[in-house]
Amino acid sequence: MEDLARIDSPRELKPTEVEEFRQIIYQHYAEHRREMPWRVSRDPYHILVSEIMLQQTQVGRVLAKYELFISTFPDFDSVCKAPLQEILGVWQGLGYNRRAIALQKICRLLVTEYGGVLPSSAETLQMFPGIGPATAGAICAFAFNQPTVFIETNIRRVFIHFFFPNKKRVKDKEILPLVQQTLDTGSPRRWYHALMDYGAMLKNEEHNPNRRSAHYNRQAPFQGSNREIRGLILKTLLEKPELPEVELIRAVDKSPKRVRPIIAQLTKEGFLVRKGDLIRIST
DNA sequence: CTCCGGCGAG
DNA sequence: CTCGCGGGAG
Repeated sequence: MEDLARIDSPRELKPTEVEEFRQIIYQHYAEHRREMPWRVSRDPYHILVSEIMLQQTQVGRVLAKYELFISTFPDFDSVCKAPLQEILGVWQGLGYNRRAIALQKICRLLVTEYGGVLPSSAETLQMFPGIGPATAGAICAFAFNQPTVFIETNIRRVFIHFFFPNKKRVKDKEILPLVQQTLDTGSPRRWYHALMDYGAMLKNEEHNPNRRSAHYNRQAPFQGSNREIRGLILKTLLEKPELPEVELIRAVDKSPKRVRPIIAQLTKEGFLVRKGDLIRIST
């Protein structure tokens, strides 16, 4: 019993360790902090859009799309009213297109069920589609300056680098208590920005510490994948909004056996609708 | 080839 | 738990 408790007991840092760690992170931040429009804003809508866009997507790529998206859809209400077609149009190039669907669903839920106000509790935020622990925590920290505890890829990299220098298969459950202990509760927003900037810097080092994460997983090649075909289908329909299935398949230029199930899947996910033999993007 | 300020389904 | 999901820069 006592042994079990000891095995699972989280690592405890000394106050001096915490101080030195914060010092390193904040010093790097003072010299190399990254500027981003969504970091300046405190509008919950801006933060929401940026956090959804930043899921598994590099900052540079988001920078290129964020301004266009915000100026095209300036608030929750404009996203609600916009046809999915238009949202996907702006989203083109960001990838993981179902995030665009999730974002619209979130905005519609906010307007219809929450009076158009983004909730400030991480628990509530996680009930929305496309918002998990990382995005909920980030929104709480960045939009509401709350001392929430969360992990994303940059944060994970920093903690593995500093506190698990030789360990492999490091679990997030081991990291979380350290995030908790080192958190600058006085200014969570600034702290997490600093932490993530440090992590982004570490990425450019020789060996990526995240490969020692227990959750690390190599992804399948994109070329020849279903994802590639999904992308082609959407791209085609964004140019020609309504197409018979046969022509859509021809435009994608892959075997019908391959493409048809993907069209069915995209329909199931809410990207596409059928009207007779015509296929188009949902409204 | 690598991975990106993750999430959801099975 | 594992796997699919975009697309492009490095």
